[in-house]
Amino acid sequence: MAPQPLPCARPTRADAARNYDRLVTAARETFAEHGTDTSLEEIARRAGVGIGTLYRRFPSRTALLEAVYVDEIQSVCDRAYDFDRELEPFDALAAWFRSFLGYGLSKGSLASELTVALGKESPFFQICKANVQEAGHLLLDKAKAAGEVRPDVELFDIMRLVGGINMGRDIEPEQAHRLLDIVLCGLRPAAS
Amino acid sequence: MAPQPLPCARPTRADAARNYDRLVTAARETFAEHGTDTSLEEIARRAGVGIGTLYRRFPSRTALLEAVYVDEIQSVCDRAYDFDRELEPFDALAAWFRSFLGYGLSKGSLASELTVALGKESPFFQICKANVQEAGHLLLDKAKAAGEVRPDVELFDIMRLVGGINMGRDIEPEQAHRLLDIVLCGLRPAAS
DNA sequence: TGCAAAGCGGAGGATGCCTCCGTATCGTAT
DNA sequence: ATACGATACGGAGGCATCCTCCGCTTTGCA
Repeated sequence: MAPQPLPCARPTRADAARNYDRLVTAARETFAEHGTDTSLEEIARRAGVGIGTLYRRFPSRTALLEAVYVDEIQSVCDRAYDFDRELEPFDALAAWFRSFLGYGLSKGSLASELTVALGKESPFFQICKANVQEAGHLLLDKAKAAGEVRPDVELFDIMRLVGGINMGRDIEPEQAHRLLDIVLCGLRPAAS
Repeated sequence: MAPQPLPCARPTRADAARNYDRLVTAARETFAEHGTDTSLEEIARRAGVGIGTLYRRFPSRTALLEAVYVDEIQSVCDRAYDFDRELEPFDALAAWFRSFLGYGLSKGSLASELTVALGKESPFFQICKANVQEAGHLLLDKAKAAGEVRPDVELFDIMRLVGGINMGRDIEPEQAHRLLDIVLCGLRPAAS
């Protein structure tokens, strides 16, 4: 089942489109290097456009984050379908969350911001949420059906826990994986 | 074993002490109402002192947070000893984390900031960390000794997970407790 | 080629961070 | 009670960032 395409406000006029791309690229690089609280003026400077251009295209910092996230989110979703094909139910679920966590570890605070954003109201994030939800549910439901996950666990419960793992910045990857392990163990049905 | 007293820079001169108290009170209220990223000028205004006074006493936002946290942290630690007396090992541990979580839910983002701060280097937070660690280890070690918690789990693993639960702001208490449940289940030894 | 629509970019107002220093207050020694 | 040194007060102002607004430029269609 193909997820909906994410909406993308990329403008049609040549100069506008060029600047849009430059801004998104600059933002992606700058966010990765210096965290998501970098000055927007810095990003505009790096993209070689005026601050006005940035603000016209992206009315808020969040709007810019959205544009940066879109590819990443898609690739996270795609991996879910790969894992579903290649692994047993619980392992597929575990692998997906591991990759989600790994993505977060390598991208600084992007993933945790994403997790926060998944709770937001914006139309963009509604669609993201739907896509992630669809991919995640595929794995989670199979794992539940196989009796390997407690039936009362919600997908976004797990997403939130995993997102919270590297929320506080600069966690050791080793500790992060130990934390994920705890969460994964917590998903299993009561042993009794 | 009594934890170390937390250092407190409350000044001795009458006017200074009065302003110190006003500032801490105003900061506690404002942080609880509007989150910890409130303008410091707003806090000074609310306390009825000049911005200069605030900065002389608290050279950084963190220093102000420290002063606000000190009581809260102490009371979190104290509760651990109560639970230890009154409950069975695992229940005591669970109750402590539940109260920690509840404290976070009622205090907005204070608790999650605290969790982040526990990783910080400042002398203040080193002592906080030591106190929390002492209280937490008491409960965790007993639970491990009773065979009710996996031996490879670290205290700060759990602290971080619990802290991460309401990191993203505005979580429903019901969901928060479901998440804590998952974490608690994850602590139990493998069923095999 | 001409022209309207769309886009550009930076000046500038608003707000927040933090420093500095002239003035006011406190506590003590006489 | 008084006087004086130490301490504290508080806001003006320098700097950075956010975001808006509007006169000028570019684009793409007819």
